[in-house]
Amino acid sequence: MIKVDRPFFLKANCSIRYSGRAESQLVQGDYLIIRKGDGTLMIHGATRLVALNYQPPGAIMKLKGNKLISHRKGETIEITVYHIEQYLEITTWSDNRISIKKTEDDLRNHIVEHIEHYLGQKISETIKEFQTPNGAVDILAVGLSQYHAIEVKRAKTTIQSCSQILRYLDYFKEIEQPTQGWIMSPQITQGAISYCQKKHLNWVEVKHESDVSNDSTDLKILEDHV
Amino acid sequence: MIKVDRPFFLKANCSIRYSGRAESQLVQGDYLIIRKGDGTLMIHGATRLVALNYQPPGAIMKLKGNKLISHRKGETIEITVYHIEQYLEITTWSDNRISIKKTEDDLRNHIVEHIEHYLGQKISETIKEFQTPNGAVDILAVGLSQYHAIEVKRAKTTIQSCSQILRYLDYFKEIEQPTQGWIMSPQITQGAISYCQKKHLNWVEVKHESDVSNDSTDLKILEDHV
DNA sequence: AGTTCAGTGATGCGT
DNA sequence: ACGCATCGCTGAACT
Repeated sequence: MIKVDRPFFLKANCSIRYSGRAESQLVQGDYLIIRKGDGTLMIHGATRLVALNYQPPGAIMKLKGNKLISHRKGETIEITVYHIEQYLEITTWSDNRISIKKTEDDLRNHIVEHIEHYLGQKISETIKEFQTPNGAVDILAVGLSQYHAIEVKRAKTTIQSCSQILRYLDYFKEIEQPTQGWIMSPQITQGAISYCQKKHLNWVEVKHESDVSNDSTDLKILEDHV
Repeated sequence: MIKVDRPFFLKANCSIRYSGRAESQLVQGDYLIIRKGDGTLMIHGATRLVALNYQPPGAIMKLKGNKLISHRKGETIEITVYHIEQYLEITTWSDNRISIKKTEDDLRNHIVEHIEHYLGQKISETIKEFQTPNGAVDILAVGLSQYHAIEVKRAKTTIQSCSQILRYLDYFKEIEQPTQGWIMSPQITQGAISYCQKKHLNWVEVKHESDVSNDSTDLKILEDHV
C-alpha cells in the first residue's frame, strides 16, 4: 500500500493525465515517479533533464483504486498505475541549499567596485536595483552630465536584454533625465550588437572576478618562471 | 559497485561540488541521485521541484575511489560518496513524450482562423512566424491601410512581451511600412497595460479554444471526487 | 497576491 | 554550431 503523505520513489508501469494551465497525456509505459515531503511530484522518462509531468511544492496526493491523484491550485495529475516495479519510501533526506558563485549578483558587485574603469569616466554615485515603473535597472551610475543605466548579464547577452534596458531608458526620457544605456556581460550575440548600434546602446565586455583571478594566477606562475 | 554507464537511482550520504558556467558547493547530507541513460544527472534534496545540482543529456560519468565524477562541455559535477543507503539499477524505462494542448501554437492557430473578428477589420493575408532582423513576428496580418504585428502569449502577458513587439515594430519603421502592434493573450499584467498605452500597443483578450467550448467537464468531475 | 527577473535555466526550431 | 523564443517554466525578491 502506497503512503501518499510521505516522500517516495516509485518505478511503475502507468499512464499519466495532466490538466491545469495546459493539458497533456502520456501513453502507458515504465516511468519513474518521485514525490517529496513538500508535495513536489515528478514523473521522469528515460531521457532528458526535465520531468515529463510534475507539480511544484504544495500538491496534495490521494490514492483512489489504482489511481494516484495529485492536486494543486486547479491543476491535477492523474497517474493510472498498472504495475508497480519498485516502491521505496525515502526516510532521511537532507534539505540543504547549494552555495553558488559567478551569479549575476556577483558580477554586478564587481562592476560597481570598478565602475569608473568600466565606464571610462568620473562617477559620483552608483545605485543597485534602481526602481523604475518599467522594471529595476541593475546599476544606475550618476556621471557629471548624465546618468548611465547599466544592464548586467552573467553570460551571453541576447537581443531581449537590449529591450530590457530600452524600457528603463523610456522612463528616464519621460522624466527628461539624459541617460546613456549600457550592457555589461562576458559575451554578446551578433543580433544584440546590431540592435545596440541602432538604439545607441553601449556594450562593455566584463569578466567574472573568479575568471579574472584565474588569469592573474597564470600570470604569477609566468612571472615566477621569468 | 555502482555501474556508471547504466541508468541508476542512488540514495547516498554525500557532498557535491559543481564547476562550470557557475560554481557551487553542497554540504554533506542525504540526497537522491538519478542518472539517466542519456547522461542526464540530477541531485535532489528533500524539497522543491528543481534539482540542487544537475547536468543535461550528454554527460559522461566516471567512478574514482569514492567519487562519482560527471563531465560535460567544461562542466563537472563531483559527488563524494560517504555512505550508500540505496542503489538501484533502472532497467526498463520508457522514452515517450507527452502530447500537450493549450500551447501558444494552438492559440495562434485559433487567432489566425478568426483574425478579422479579433482585429475588427478586413484582412487580406496572414503570415505566421514572419521573420524580421529583430526576431519573428507571431502573426503578421495585412490590412487595407497598414500591417498588424501580433504577439501571442498562451497565458499572462508581461512587460517583456511588449518589448518583444516593439523590436519588430522597429523593423517596420525602418522599412517605412506603417504597422500597428497587438498583443493577444488570455490575461495581461498591470505593468504591461501601462507600457502598452505609452507605446500605443493594443491588447486583445483571447481564450484558448478548449476553454471557450467548456469541454473540461471531465476535469471538474475529477476534482469533485478528489 | 501581483509583478518582474534570474537561471549552471532547458528545450526546440530556425539559420 | 549559434541565435532566438517558448515553457504547465521554477524560484526569489519586492511592492
